Parts: sequence; C-alpha cells; structure tokens
Amino acid sequence: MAAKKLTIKEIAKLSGISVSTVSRAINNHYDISPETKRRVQEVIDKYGYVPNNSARNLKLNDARNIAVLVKGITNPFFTSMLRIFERECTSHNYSLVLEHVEETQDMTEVAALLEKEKRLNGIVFLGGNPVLSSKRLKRLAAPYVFCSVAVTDRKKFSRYAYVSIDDRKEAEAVTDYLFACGRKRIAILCADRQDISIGSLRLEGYLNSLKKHGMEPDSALICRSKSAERTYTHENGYQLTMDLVRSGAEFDAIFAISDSIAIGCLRALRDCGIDVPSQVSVVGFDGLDIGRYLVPSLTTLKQPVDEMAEASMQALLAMIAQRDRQEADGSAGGSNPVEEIGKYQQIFSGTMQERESCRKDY
Amino acid sequence: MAAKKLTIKEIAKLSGISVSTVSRAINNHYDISPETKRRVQEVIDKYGYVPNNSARNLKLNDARNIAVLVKGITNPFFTSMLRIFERECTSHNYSLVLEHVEETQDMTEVAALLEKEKRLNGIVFLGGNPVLSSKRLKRLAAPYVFCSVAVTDRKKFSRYAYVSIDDRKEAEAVTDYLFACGRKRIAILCADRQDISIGSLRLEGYLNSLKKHGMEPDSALICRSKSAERTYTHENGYQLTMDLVRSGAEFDAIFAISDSIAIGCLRALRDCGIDVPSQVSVVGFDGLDIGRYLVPSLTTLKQPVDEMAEASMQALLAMIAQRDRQEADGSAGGSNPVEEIGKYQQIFSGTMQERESCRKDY
DNA sequence: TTGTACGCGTTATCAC
DNA sequence: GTGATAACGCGTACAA
Repeated sequence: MAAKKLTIKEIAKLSGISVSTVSRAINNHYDISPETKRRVQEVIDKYGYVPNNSARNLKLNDARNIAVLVKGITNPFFTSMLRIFERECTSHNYSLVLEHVEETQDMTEVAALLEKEKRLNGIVFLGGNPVLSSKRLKRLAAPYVFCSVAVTDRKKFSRYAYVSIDDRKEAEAVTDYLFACGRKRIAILCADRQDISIGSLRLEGYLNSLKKHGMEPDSALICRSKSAERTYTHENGYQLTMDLVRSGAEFDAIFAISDSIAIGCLRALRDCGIDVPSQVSVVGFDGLDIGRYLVPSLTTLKQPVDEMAEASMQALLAMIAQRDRQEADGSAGGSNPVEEIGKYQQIFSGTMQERESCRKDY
Repeated sequence: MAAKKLTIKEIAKLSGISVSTVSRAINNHYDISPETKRRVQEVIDKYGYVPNNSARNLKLNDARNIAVLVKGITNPFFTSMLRIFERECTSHNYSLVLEHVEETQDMTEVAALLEKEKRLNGIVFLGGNPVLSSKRLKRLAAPYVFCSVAVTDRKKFSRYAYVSIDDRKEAEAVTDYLFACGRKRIAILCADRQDISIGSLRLEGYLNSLKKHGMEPDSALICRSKSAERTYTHENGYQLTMDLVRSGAEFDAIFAISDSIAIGCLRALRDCGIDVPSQVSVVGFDGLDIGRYLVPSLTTLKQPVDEMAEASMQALLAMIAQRDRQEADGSAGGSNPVEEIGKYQQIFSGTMQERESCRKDY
C-alpha cells in the first residue's frame, strides 16, 4: 500500500475544513475554536499526518536546526558533551545536526556552507581552534558559541561567545600540583608541534609552572605527538611514554594533557615495570568518568563537562532568542553587539581530582 | 551590514542570466555551455551564494538526510560507531541527524515522526530493541536498518535489514571460554530483569553454556542491573560487583556483558582486595579500544565495530538506491520485497581477545 | 471564526 | 542552449 502523500490539503479535504484552518489548528493559533481544533486533530491522528518541514522552513525561514561542529571526534571528552547538546536541543525543539570536521579543514568554512544549506539557527564549535579570521566569522548569520576551545587570548575572543576553561592556567596548576607533591622532573605528553589549540595552551601552562619553579624546560621531557589527528588517543599516550622511557631520560612525573593520553601512559609504564605512583606520578586532564575506575585511579584535572555543555547551549539559545527579537523589532541585523556578548563568555574552573596515580611527598 | 538575502533570483539578476540557467549551472546539467557555467560560477563565488536547501527539498522531495536513532547513548560502544556513520554520510553527501531515544520511548514512534518531519532518506536504528510491531514499522516509508540490535529470533527479523552479532552465541562462547579456562563458578553482570534487548540475549547465552556444562544457574551469581538506563556504565559494574562480593557468594569468574561494566567491575574487585586473574577471572564484551590499556588488560569478546558500522551504512545506502530506482520505474512502493532483504542481513562474528584479566588453567 | 489567494526559493517542463 | 512558468507544501494577510 503505497502510502498516499499526505499534505495539509489532504487533511483539509478529509476533515471538510479549509487549509488555513487546519494550519492554524496545527500551530495552536489563538483564533480557532476548540471544537474545530479537536476535529482537525482527530483526522491528523487518524492518518498520521506530519507537516512537511521543508515547506514549513521555506515559508518561515526557520529550520530549527542547531549544528555541532566537532573537531577531533575521537576525544571521548567531546562525545560526553554531545549527549547534553542532543538533550538540550530536543528539549527546545531543535534538531541537532552533527558535523565532524577534519583536522585539516577550517571549521568556519564548513560552518558557512552548512549554515545556508541547513538554515541553521545556531552553531556550536566544539574543540579545535576556529581560525579567528573575523572576516569569515562575520559571514555567519547565525549565532555561534565556541565550546571547549582554545581561548588563547581573552582580547582576541572579546567579540565572541565562548565556554571553556583557562587551559593555560589549569595546566599550570596541574604542574604546580606535581611540584607541590615533590616531583622534580616532570615530563609532559602533549600535542604535535603545529598545534595551535588547547594542546599548545596546556603546554604553555606547563612551561609557565616550570619557570615559576626556576626550572629550565628540558626538551627530552617534552613529548610531542607525531600525528595531529591521533593526539588524544590511548595509543598515542602509550607510544609517547614508551619513547620517553626508552630515551633514557630521567623523570619522576608525567603530565598527560588529556585523560585518554594518560590511560595509554599508565599502561606503558606498567609494561616497562615502572610503578605508579611510587616511581613515577601521572596526572591527566579532563576528568573523564573512567579515571576513577582505572588501576591506579587517575589523578586529573576535572573539567565541569556537563556544566560547560549546558552553559554553551544556554548561551546559544539565549543568543538565538535575542536575534529573533531583534529581527522582530526590525532593528539592524549585524553581528552581536559587543556590549552584550560578555554575558555569553564563560571560563569555568577545573578542580584537581586527587587519586592514586600521584604520590604526595609532604 | 545585514547580509542581503541571496537567492537564485539575485544571482540571475547579477549575472544577467535567467534563473533556470543558473539552476542548471549549479546542478551540472548537461545542456549548458561551459562559458555560461563559468560565468555563473564566478558570480556565485563572488557573493558566496548557497542554495536554500528547504526550497530544494520541497521541490525535489529529497532532503538527503539520514537519521541515527540511538538508544543508550551512554554506551561508548555506540559512540565509536557514530564516527563512522558520520563519515559515511558526508562522503555520500547526506546529512546525519542524530536523535537520542529515551530508554522508555519507542524508537519506531520517534522514527515515524522524524521521518516525515525531516524527509529522511534512511534510518539507522542503533541499539535497543525496536519493538517489532510490523504495523508501526510499515508506516515508515524510508528504508531502515537495525544495527547492533537484539536479533532475538532470525525469523522475527526475516523481513528486516540488520547488522549485528549473534549475542546469544557469542555470550555462550565467552562463558564456554571461562569454563575452558577452568573456572567453575561464573557470575554474570547483566541488564535489569525487564530487559528485552542484547542484555537478555547475552544472559541467555550464559545460561545455555551453563546448561551445556551441566551446571545449574545460581541466582546468587546472576547480578542484575537495578536501573535500565544506567546498565552499561562503569558505575553499574562497580556497584554490581560490590554487591556480589558483599553477598558472600562464591565465584571464581565474572562475565560482564559489556566492557564498560567490566571496567567498573575490575576496580571493585581491586578495592575488595581480590586479585584478577589469580583469584577471579573477568571477561568483558564489546572489545572497546580501552580494554587493551587497562591494568589488568581486559579479556573480552571483540565485536568488529567498524565493519559493522560500515556494513550498516552500506546496506542502508543500497536500500536507498534501490528505493530510488523503484520509484523511477514507477513500480509499486510497498515495503522491502522479502526476497531481496536477505542481502541486507548480516550477522558478524566476534573474536575472543585474550588478555590479562582471565587466568588459564590448562 | 473561517476561507481564498499568494509567495517563500528551487527545479522541471515546456517553448523558443 | 536558454528563458518563462508552473509546481512543491505550507503559513498568513486579507477578505468574508
């Protein structure tokens, strides 16, 4: 039974009511009698009619789509956020369009295309470092928010909405923590040399801490990922640690710039017969749920993932609402007014999660 | 600078060419002179025009949308598949619409709505147990494939496309493996009592193995998750194991029906001072990447995740293509012809990944 | 309160 | 090879 194409016209005919009235019934207009509405609803239910979104979008110029562009979907840290984005979208009656951006692609480029194609209401840039060429970003008509992105410089981001942590500061705190625990030679497992995203910020934080403690950075202890795409993987953590151990360099602590890296690291140390934490302390970054269950459990800097994801969506939704209001007022479109944007800039704080992988000598 | 709305009409005016010709240029029609095409492209590039998808969809009745409905997004096993779905979609020029289905919701219900709303070209049901009320499924006009779903009964699924493993068989193999390793009292960490999905199948496999080995199932060793939503979590694995240990029941092996559960289990045993594998063997199910890096590394049944995800997409795309051809032929719509569907039914095999968490006494 | 008629941006069909 | 025009399904100004 080839399901006959069900349009609002059909429903109108079937219920003996005009198209416009049916439309009003569907959209809960105020000027419609309860009785008519009921009748329409009946027919709709009976035939399982669902409005054609394309037509609706065309007319309303509102597709109720929110896109999440994620760079490095391999990082479990991001996938846990996805859950919340998805929940928040559906609860606000938006659809979530998920788009993975290759390591080499420019997120803004992809966003620009997607925006028009899908009539996006809003965009979440998750991870990466959206090249801050304001020209490209200005092309975006939809509001957008950077989530968990490398805020290299508050000033550079002054005109943008973002939700993140201060990667530099937190990484410095992590390294400070290791020093406080009595570690002297701290290695770092970090991103590749070309990285301009959170990876490089966390490295900076590490270096800052070193300087503060009067230590010279030792290039033998700075382990850089070979491949940009595979930075935040267990495998990378394993390899980097193996290389470090084999290099013969001396170290009594390792700072892995992500938990996923730390997990590989722990295993590598174990395979080398190096005990954690008695011989080497390991500390991660992110606060993945799994860290608690590892053996040894992972000391890490916990990011408030859920709160961050929620804050991002809240900011985005607020910006969308504001945009809608502006358009209703007929006030000039333009970009986000600078004075307002501050409301949508949030730097969350991490918290050190002290667990077994880090020895404390004090 | 409120970006002026760019339509094909504008482009036509701007380039001094008619709308229809511009349209042809955009869509690479054959009957268009290279020269005109070039000129059009120039203007398009200059102004950054992107066609309005809603209008296009409305006309073509093809939104190029593929939806993935996932039940239990918490399971990392699924998120790793998501990556591949996403990749496969974009490479075939589809958009991926991600929709999370609550534990209590009916997937087919959600699909039916989404299908019309978004003019879906295809649907992937990921996980869960889409209630096989053929009535509801028949309402779906778009092709769909069940991925990693509980194929309770081949006959029941005979009319549907699916890609899965034989959960019952594989779980039986896992349990057999434990017996072969010399274990005698094998506990299982499984889903809640109401579960009718992969959880119950894996339990069945376990029971089958027991029977085969002449063992009576011991209810003290069957640890059921308390909450359906949180079954496949580390926390659940931890709690169930704790409860098991505290119950005083004797056991020398634990079969966790997912790796995520096993991870919590390993930690709980450790916290109870029970050594793995010398005192208790633990084996997981799924073959998550992380299992290799755990301490002890996790013996598990590895599912060919990537292949399964790819096969699902391939099946779906093939079905979509077939559907399109049918429509072109004008042949009767209807559901998938039963004779053909077999091509889209695949049961993959798992492989035992022997690692440290399981002791072998032979 | 309800119905008629038009237009949203695009592509396909037809003339030329 | 190109241009005019009618749809696609819906929401809404306007008329009734």
